[in-house]
Amino acid sequence: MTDAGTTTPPRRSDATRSAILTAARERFAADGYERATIRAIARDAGIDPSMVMRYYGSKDGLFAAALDVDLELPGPEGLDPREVGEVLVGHFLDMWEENEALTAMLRVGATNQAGAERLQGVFRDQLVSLARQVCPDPEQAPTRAALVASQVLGMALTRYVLRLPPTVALSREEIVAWLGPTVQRYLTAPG
Amino acid sequence: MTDAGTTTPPRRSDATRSAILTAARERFAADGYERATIRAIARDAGIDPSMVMRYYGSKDGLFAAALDVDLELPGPEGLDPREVGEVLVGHFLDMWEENEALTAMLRVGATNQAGAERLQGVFRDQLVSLARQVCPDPEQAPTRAALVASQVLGMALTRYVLRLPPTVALSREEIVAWLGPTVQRYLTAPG
DNA sequence: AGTGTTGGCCAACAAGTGTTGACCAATGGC
DNA sequence: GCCATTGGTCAACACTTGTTGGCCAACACT
Repeated sequence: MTDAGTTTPPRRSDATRSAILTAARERFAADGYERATIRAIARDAGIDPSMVMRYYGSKDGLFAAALDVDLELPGPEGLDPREVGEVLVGHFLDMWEENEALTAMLRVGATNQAGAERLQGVFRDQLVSLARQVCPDPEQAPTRAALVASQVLGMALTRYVLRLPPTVALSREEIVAWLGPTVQRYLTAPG
Repeated sequence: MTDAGTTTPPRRSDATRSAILTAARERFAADGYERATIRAIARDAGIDPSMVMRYYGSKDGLFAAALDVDLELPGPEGLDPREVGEVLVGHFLDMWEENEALTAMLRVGATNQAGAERLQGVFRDQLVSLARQVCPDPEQAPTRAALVASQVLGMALTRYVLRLPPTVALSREEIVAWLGPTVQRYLTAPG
């Protein structure tokens, strides 16, 4: 999060820059790529649209900068293979609730090629390596990770994007209880 | 499909009308709502953009007309509650492969309110009534139908929209074998 | 103090959008 | 053969979009 070392000198405009990123995440999450206009983002951030261009080059550049997501998946330590399903589902729910960049990526990924690839990248890199640690045959890790993604993204889609009332009404615990065993099976059941 | 009865007199322009609908479904499925322009749809259909307006009133009207989907879920007869999961997953895969309107609805639903509501309607009306027939407590039918939707839509999302390579590589049989038991459990497991 | 750099706003551009209305050509009933 | 209806094109309107360049004020350094 904070600057660690000599990577970037602090600029006077950092406040504006991060205001733009925050507004961009909100707009992308709420409206998707096409309908999240630079003008609207700039208005939310309280500055002129041309500033967005100066700082991020283009709308694509802004998108790339705004949606840098780390799933923060648990490492090998503290990962009990027998309850990885429930832990994972709970973790994803937390991520989604607190980080609107994930909803933004999902919404944008549905219509925008760059968004789809970014979503692919996040789940491929971070989920597959976890799957490799817990599934019986490491060869199957990509397939099993994809199955997990289908269920987790499906829940995110119906709950945070489509807002199907019954999925919105479910509590965190209920979702974990329902999806946990599914994810558990996708990851650890003999292939 | 075909005209049954005296509902609508056949018009000379029926060929054009259905050409427009076909092109619209393709474009909506491929590009989503905003990027599927009326001009592009008209070009695909080989006519002038203004015809689209004349026949369907507006872009919203075209969208509504193009995406009228019947899931064709099996009725109470021929529905063995013990294998409803696998049957349902197979059925959804067939629907998705042959009907691009479903992919269109999914893509549009991610960014467009009307699309989201339409998707909600389709799954609510058609899936819930099926759930009511097989789940132990009819009171829970909406919740169970929503869980099924989360898994089925999640697979459709990763396979037909995001095109995650491992999900694309799976065969119909593999998907049925993996998702079938999940859907079965969401529908019939004691609550 | 003076000067270069940075942060910011304003006005405009070119392109593309949904939508409209005027106009033409073919059809079909009388 | 005449004429109303239908199927279709063309050109334009009003608007929004991403993007650009010119200009001004505040700062930082010497």
